[in-house]
Amino acid sequence: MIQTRPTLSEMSKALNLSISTISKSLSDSSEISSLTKTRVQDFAKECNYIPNSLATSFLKGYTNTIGLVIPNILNSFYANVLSGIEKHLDENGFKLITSISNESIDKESNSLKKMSAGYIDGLIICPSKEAELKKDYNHINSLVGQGTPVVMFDRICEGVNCDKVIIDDYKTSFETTEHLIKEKGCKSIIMTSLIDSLQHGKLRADGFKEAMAKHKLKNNIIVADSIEDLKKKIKITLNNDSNIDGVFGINEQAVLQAMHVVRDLKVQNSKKDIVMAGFCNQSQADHNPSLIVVNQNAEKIGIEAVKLILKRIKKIDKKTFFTKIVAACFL
Amino acid sequence: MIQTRPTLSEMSKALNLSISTISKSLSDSSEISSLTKTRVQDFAKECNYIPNSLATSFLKGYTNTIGLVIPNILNSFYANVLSGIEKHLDENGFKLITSISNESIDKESNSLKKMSAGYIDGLIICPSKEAELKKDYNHINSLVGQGTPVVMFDRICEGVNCDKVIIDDYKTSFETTEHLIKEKGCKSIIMTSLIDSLQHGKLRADGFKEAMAKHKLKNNIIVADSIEDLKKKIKITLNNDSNIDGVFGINEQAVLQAMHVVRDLKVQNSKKDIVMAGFCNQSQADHNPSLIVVNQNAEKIGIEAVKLILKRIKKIDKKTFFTKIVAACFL
DNA sequence: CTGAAAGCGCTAACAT
DNA sequence: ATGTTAGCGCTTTCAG
Repeated sequence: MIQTRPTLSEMSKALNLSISTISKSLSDSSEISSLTKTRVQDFAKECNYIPNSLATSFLKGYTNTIGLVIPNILNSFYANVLSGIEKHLDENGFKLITSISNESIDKESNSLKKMSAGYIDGLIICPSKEAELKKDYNHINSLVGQGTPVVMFDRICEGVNCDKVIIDDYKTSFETTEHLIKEKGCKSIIMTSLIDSLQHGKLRADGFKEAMAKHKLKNNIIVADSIEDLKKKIKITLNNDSNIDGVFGINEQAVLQAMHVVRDLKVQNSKKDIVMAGFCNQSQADHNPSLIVVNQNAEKIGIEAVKLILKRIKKIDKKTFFTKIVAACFL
Repeated sequence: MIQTRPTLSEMSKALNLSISTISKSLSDSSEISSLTKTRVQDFAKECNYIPNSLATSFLKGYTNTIGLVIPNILNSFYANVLSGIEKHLDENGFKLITSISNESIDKESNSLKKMSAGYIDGLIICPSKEAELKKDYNHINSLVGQGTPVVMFDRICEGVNCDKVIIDDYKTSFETTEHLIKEKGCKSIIMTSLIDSLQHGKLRADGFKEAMAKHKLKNNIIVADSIEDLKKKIKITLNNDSNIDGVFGINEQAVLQAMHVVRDLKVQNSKKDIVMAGFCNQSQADHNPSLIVVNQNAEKIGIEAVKLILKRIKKIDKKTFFTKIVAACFL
């Protein structure tokens, strides 16, 4: 009887067979007689043999593991992306190593270092704000340079040669704004944003501006760096201008804060309805059924990222990179 | 010049030194002359040498990786736990492999299989509902049997020999109920629950009942299996009994649904205020500032789980297991 | 101070 | 049908 985790070598001694016979038997090779095979398989089961996958990975040079780096898991968008990624990876027999950068380039960079060097077959990453602002992608490029397949999503950038998955921020924002104007009859819409410094924040703002311009409406954009500041600004704006009939928040907190302000106003002086729309998670709509949710298809983004990386892992040769644009939709 | 990822062997040839000299130089061994060391280190940097950590892990028998299995990442409680775990693991140089069971015992069991067998040094798990209901913990016990350190949190069970982290459900529930009675002056409180079949659901209900009994108040408990069903029941109860002055939800959705019903009532017939309290995430309070949030200290739970598992990894010898009880608090 | 060699557990090409 | 052997990249005795 064998203690702890048995190895092929131990079992070979116990059964008086060579290691390779054991190995082949366990993989059900046709080279081995069925008599021996069952003998070995039974014995392996008996002593709870579990192959050391680390040894196999080392030998074969891949781990069936994908690394994921996201800025924040408490944001439901990233939680949904993670959920999609995990599920799709699992279905393909892959494991997932996760790191949360908390928007710090140092944490991000360290994670990449720990993950690379053999542990992961590929990386899916949404770069931290800090990296995006400083346009510092050396840590990512270093992985790319080593030949590790990389897929970037959500916040993407030029200057990294890899596959990418994004939503069409400009178009989605444009269409949502038009929806407010044409379907909901809004004439005076304010847009709120906490992400004006980020690339996709700019695209969403552009979409809003263009839609307003197309319909000859004056746009009114409220941006801020902190939640409190934004809330204060929204309050002032709404109090000063009673014509406002629509609010379009282009990130989750910008939607939520606007919603709170509007609700407070409504309670205080039973103001007429203001139409609300914004980029946020479906679950937020539970709190305010009239909210028009711009669904970013987070899970789909995750799944597309997995598809791209698995394709890339299978054939590393291709040297042209692909950007998948996932359509957003409002519900 | 060396292509792709250089190995010790390749560098040894290039520098005309033995592999072991290279290895020792890179680990700054005192056996090697400082001249040789700098020569080797410089060359390694030049050709972007990155040690193959898979090889080291294989050799040493550990990976500095912890596995995490949670039922759902879209629930903010688990997202917070994950956040705490990831952060604390990272600070200790560990990586994190994450799997989402989606409450399925099969998914959970498969994940454990993939993770074990060398890839992880330890496992942190919150078992799926299915496992808890069927009291089927064979898959977890099989890991324990292999000698892998395991820490269970939130939903725990007898019958698995491992360290555990829980919050004191009974006490927290009791104290919150007393708070509603003594501080908020509630006399007729309803408790709402979607987790009546789970162990911690029962404990929370018990705490509620006991507190009500202690103050000679009649308890009124609403349980359901689906969100819709629960909402319907709450609505009926509140409509039929205008004396109700408090609601205590013992899980996140039970709090939220009650909140929606109460809000709707308030809008319709400006009913007097009902005090709301419940187990849910702080962020929910943003939607209703008067909500008394029972904070489960999710991040703390994660950190404690990491502390326990790291301790266990360092000395596997101890055979007595520890249950850490994290105090919850209401804000 | 430097080098040779064994070995972690496994697979696969190559004997027998 | 079974066995022998080399080797994945690295660390670590043990010898020189």
